[in-house]
Amino acid sequence: MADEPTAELGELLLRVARTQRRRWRDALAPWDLSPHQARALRVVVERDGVRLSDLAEALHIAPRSATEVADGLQGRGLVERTPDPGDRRAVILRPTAEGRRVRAEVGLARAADSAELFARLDPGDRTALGRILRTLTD
Amino acid sequence: MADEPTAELGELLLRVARTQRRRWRDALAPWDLSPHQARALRVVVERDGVRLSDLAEALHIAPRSATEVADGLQGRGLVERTPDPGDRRAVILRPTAEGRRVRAEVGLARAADSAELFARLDPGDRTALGRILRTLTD
DNA sequence: CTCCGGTGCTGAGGTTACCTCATGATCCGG
DNA sequence: CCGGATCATGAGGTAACCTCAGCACCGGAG
Repeated sequence: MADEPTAELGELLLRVARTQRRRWRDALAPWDLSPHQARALRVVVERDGVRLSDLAEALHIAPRSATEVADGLQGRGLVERTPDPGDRRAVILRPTAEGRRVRAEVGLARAADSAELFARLDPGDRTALGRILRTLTD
Repeated sequence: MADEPTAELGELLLRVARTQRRRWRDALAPWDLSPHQARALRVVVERDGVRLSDLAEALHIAPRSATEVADGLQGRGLVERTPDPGDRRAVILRPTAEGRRVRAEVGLARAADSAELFARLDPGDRTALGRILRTLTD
């Protein structure tokens, strides 16, 4: 077998990821959420309340931009701003009941979409892919 | 080993791709090119002249936006606008000598970066990864 | 040839998602 | 209790997209 050219590997990887991201964006359409907002909602729900500055760090954006993401989610009634009892400067973002519900639905949709994408791989390949990708992340 | 959960596979894939994109963006810094501009330059050089509308299609952006990308590259002296001899409405984007040179350098840098990223895989895994990713793109 | 519905590029102007910098409130170590 | 850090946010900027309208031009029908 010829040596796999790494440049092409990189290209393939980006291409598959691109497809996946596009699929995800489309899957998110019913809730009118951007991928970024969905990601933020996920963080808020999973940690069950986050400081704005921590959310910024989790999303790798500037603190000021986290304010805007929070505005968007709050405008949709998915999160609410509450004061931090231990620090009156801080704002804690908490999921609303609706926020939790949407997050759960989105999670299911995402899982279904992922399953569909990887269905064309046989179990062995899925295992191998997982192992290889894990090797590439550390 | 337990069945590889597809949701996690999807996450891993996006994560590796994210790392790769970040690396690529950093590798591009010396030329002060955005990933998008580099991609456009590559198309122009490889086809040795492209209509703006064809460039738009290749980059999956609106025709109007291709004009802007072209402006950026032209401003850096990497491409030039020439009339299409067969259709006076059209503009053909051609690489300049500098454009070809930069494209070649960027290509080398990209290849080197890719090689570095995938160096931690043994040849067998690289082959497997290529095969699996190809399965996922069609 | 003349007309006329498409095509190709771009000016004008809008949106989105980021950013930096400045400000006021608050926190906390000394 | 004071001065430097930290927190969220207002103000304002930028990059990369978009749509819409307009003008030049194309190519086939009559």
